Amino acid sequence: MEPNRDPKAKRTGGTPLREACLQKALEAIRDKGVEGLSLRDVARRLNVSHQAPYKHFASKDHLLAEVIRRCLRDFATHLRRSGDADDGTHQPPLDAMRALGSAYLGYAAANPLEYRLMFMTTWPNEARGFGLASDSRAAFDVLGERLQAVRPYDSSAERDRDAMFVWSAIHGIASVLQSEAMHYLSFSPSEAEAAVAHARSMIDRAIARVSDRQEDDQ
Amino acid sequence: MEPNRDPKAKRTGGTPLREACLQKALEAIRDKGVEGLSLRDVARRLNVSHQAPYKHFASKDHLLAEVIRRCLRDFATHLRRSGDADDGTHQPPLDAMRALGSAYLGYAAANPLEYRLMFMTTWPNEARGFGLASDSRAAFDVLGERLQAVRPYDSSAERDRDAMFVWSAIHGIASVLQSEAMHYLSFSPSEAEAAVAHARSMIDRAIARVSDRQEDDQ
DNA sequence: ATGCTCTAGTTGACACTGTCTACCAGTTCA
DNA sequence: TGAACTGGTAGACAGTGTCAACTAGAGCAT
Repeated sequence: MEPNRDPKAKRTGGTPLREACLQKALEAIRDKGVEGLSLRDVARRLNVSHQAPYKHFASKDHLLAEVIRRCLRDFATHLRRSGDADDGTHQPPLDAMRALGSAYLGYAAANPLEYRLMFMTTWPNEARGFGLASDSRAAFDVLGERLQAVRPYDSSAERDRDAMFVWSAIHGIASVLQSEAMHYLSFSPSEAEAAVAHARSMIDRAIARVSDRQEDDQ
Repeated sequence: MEPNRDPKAKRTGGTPLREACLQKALEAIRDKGVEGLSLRDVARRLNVSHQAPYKHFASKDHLLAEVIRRCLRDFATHLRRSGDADDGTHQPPLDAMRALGSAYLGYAAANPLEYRLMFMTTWPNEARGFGLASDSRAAFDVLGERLQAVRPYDSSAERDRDAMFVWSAIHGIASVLQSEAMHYLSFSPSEAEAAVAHARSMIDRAIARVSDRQEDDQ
């Protein structure tokens, strides 16, 4: 039972068609939006019968959940990479913290589609208990590590509280930018840029206060 | 052309069936989610032919846009009401500001469905140029007024910058709560509550700094 | 070799969707 | 009276997710 899969396929991370489905699904979403995603369309793009994808995904939502998972992992490694300078050395903690914020907003700006999928889409029910939670946790943990470097926390709960504030504040900015709210609220591009810079400086000051707290402790 | 509509219907805000559609649509979304919304289902709930709603909405997306607009208006008045104390008198500016934050989070907590519709759903294309922008602006303006009371700004641009920070920070919190991220990140309920309180106190301090800035100026 | 079983495809059907067209009963009004 | 418009109906069409049945081929035990 369960004969060995093609090892060549395994090296690239899965069955060829399965991978192709995930890729074309992302393309399809890019073209017609999440709600416009259709399994049959994906199949059509691959010149394959409308039922072929079902051999690799139990349902449309399972496919979507997998797409989101990939995004989360990509996002997490993107965040983690931001800590290192180009030459591979590490930056001072506060700089690394700022870099993380930039990486977050930069990813959201460069990959709006993926960002929306991860954080502004109601995850399909299949996401629950399907491992998506741990993948999003991985991204959050990067933030926790950086904060820990800024100021060694006594308890992880205390650190997570700070992390959650930074996370939600940055997410708020990214989310407002994503939603075109700036446009709806008739901010000009330069005003929008100024508003983002302003908000970031507010967060920076909050983090600086956290860092000061550490020095006070010592 | 355009004969007078039934004045009785006008008093209640529109054609009966039109209003009923909007109400049942919200129910349907509550039952099966936004993506599960179906015009035919709405019609079925009203014991009416599957084409009847088309006499009042050009398309499913037009209906959805109208539902969202109602939510935005309801939300804006909810925010605005939060300024007044029970006896109708006005609170001091900083208290009114805090009350606004509570009202925002309170609405999101009490009406998660509506909140998601307004701020975590990709608005249908019909929303553009359909007036939705001005409705969301109305909600944002409440925040601007409160800030103005805390500290008279020289320029509206400067005030809007502060407003955008508070807005995005509060939205970040609400949005994180909505997305069940707390659960995914395995925060216990009490930890989550503490995290929210922590984040709000960070915002409060930022606003207090704004208020101090005013006193420095004088 | 001969089957057996499992995999990854196929085609066909079903119920359901949004939306187009055509039809019809009233009401308003010239 | 009759034309125009309003708010409703029924039917058809293409497109969807998904179930069921089928098939070509690979791997393996006998």
